Amino acid sequence: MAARAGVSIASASRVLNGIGGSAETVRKVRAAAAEVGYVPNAIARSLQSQRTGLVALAVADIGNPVYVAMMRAIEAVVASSGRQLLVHATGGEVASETALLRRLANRYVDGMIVSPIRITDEHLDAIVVSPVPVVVVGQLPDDAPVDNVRTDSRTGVALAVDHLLAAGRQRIGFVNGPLDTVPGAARDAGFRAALAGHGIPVDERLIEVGDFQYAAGRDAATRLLARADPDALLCANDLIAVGALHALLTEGRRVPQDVALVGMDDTELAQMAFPQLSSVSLGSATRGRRAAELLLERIADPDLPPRREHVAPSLAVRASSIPAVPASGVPAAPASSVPADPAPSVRADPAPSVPAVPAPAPGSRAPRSLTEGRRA
Amino acid sequence: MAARAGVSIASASRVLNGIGGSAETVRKVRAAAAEVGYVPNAIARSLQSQRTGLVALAVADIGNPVYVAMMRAIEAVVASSGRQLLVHATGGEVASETALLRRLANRYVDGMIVSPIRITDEHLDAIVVSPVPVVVVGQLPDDAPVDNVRTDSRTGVALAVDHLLAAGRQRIGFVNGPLDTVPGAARDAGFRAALAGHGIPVDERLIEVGDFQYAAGRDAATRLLARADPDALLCANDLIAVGALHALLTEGRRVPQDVALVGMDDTELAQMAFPQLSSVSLGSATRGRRAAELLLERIADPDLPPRREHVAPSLAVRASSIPAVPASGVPAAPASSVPADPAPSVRADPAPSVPAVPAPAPGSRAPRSLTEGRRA
DNA sequence: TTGTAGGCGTTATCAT
DNA sequence: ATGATAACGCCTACAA
Repeated sequence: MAARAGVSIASASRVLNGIGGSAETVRKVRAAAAEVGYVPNAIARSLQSQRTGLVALAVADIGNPVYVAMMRAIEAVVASSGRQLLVHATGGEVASETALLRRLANRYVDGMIVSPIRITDEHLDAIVVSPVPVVVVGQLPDDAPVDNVRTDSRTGVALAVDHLLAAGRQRIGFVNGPLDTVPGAARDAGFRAALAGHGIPVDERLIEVGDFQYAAGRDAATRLLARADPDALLCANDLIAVGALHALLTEGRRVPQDVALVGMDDTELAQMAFPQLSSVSLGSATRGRRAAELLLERIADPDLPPRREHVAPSLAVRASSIPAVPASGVPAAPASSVPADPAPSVRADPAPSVPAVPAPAPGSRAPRSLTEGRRA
Repeated sequence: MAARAGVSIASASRVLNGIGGSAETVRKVRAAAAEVGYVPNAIARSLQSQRTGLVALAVADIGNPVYVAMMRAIEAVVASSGRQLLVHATGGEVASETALLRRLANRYVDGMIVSPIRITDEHLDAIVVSPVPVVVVGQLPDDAPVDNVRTDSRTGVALAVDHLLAAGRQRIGFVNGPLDTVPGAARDAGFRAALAGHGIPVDERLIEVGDFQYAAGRDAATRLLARADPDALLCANDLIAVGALHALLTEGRRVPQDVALVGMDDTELAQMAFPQLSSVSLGSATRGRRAAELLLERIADPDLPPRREHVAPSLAVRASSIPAVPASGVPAAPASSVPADPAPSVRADPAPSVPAVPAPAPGSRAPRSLTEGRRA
């Protein structure tokens, strides 16, 4: 196509990249390009520039709305830098995650954000060794020299426990995820610590463990209800909470009158449920956004020192844990109508400002992905 | 590193790809590779092979569980061929989608699956012109020479209407998505046709339109309830249906006793709701799987004629539309306990068999993404 | 301003 | 079986 324009290949390249060129050359190149339908080859460009314009995200379960929220936030940042997001779901398996991390050496992406629910030395080794930047969302050993955005789910659990106790609940059940996961362990510790802080002994019959899925939550809650008699249920995430809600309603318990219910992650699911679920926000969108920003900064400058950021949890109180009005009639209406969403957790994420990809693709505006204009 | 091994660069390449080589050479190369920590560069390989090993998927809303299901199915197939999936969310915007399709000329992926809710001539032009294979999930003009997997949501709507009428419902409300979308238009037409088929006149007050989201469904249902008096509600997807459920319960209507509820897409959400929602399965997982298979076949052989596949809808009947037992007491228990999930829509998707990527990456097993071992 | 030439890291072809 | 060499498509000194 350079030939077609009657100019050198170099001139053509320059024109296409908007670098110099006489008016005449520019015209000829443009014409020839249009004529031939020339489009630059992304691969060749990557080989030359040593960048792919891709950023990867590895999460355990793409169906969990908490990761959807995180993904959206990440994608917004990534897209605003002219890059694209590649999503992996690992099923929470260590082998799958470490394989992914090692594959980074192939340089098929410019960076990776990973949110493991189990963290092993293999993870850390792979990350430290990796030639491409990695940011971890989640708890990490204190001395790990790795960019990291975390929250404190122990405190989050405490918020929920305090709230339930303040509302007069006495027997708080706890439906957790696997204890051999980082969040599972943290939430277990948080739950016990929170009770201890109020001088309340832990009743093991009020604690149940499954995985972080809906079905497990439903089943675990069913077991718990069968053997204990909680007046509140705290669940380690919203999927579990929705499962627990199903179990409660199936058993004929009223929520929140008989049993108050609180989830964690404060996802869309919490607001979709009926009654709407109180939920501990762990700032997943914020963590995602910050992680993406950290990653882009590191891509721009690999020599930055390792950074560690914290996002504070907060509690969104909704109908599922608000004491019912003592209305005696009308047994049909399941829940008191409270002004939903007191919104301690509603934040407007400001438009992020991050280092853009050095050579933004010329020509038409890059299509966003994952989030842009989400509402049809 | 070839130098380090004391062999030519070509020999090294051969050994690394497992092609021939004397025992001695192999040993030397392996040793040197380990020593230097050599990892093949994915970009350079792509430049040479003219393949990236990436397949893209473009959907409107990554938070809609129907796309999550589709994505999982696609990802399983894609991963089994040694490729990776790149997910884009377009927000259902035509501009965003066509931009994506045009970008295919950059060859940053080996193929794309797109599931547009609005299809324009621009889409078709871009697809036909595209140098990389594209498969469309969704309705398409009959003469479009494009690989295509579709379902018949008109028939799907009819299944639901027949079911509700058979259950003795008289006034079926319909909460639809935008009429200027392909699925919105099809479902509207299907609803009217189904009623007509039973000789029932259409009452426009029983039809409400929003978008395909939860909030819109809730609001639209609220409006509909305020002005009409349905004994059943059919919703254009499960997100809308869950929104409608929220509206119904908020208004104090019992489901299904006062109002039966049926969604569409038969997503996880339908089973998470309480009561569980009947839902029209449009075979999203199957469509996804077939689309991925078609795409891989076409990547393997670009000269295939355009293919068109159909996936039949079916109805999953659950508690939300099953006539309540005439129990007169106990007004608290919201729903009859029916053996949930008669599962006309439960299918075991057999492990797909598809053309694998010609040169599978040597070395460690490729990590799957998006779906593998989803349950932690 | 323009053209020539080298290289990004691989694989493939062709002699040897 | 091995080694030199030419692509793959692009960018970028460097020279003209």
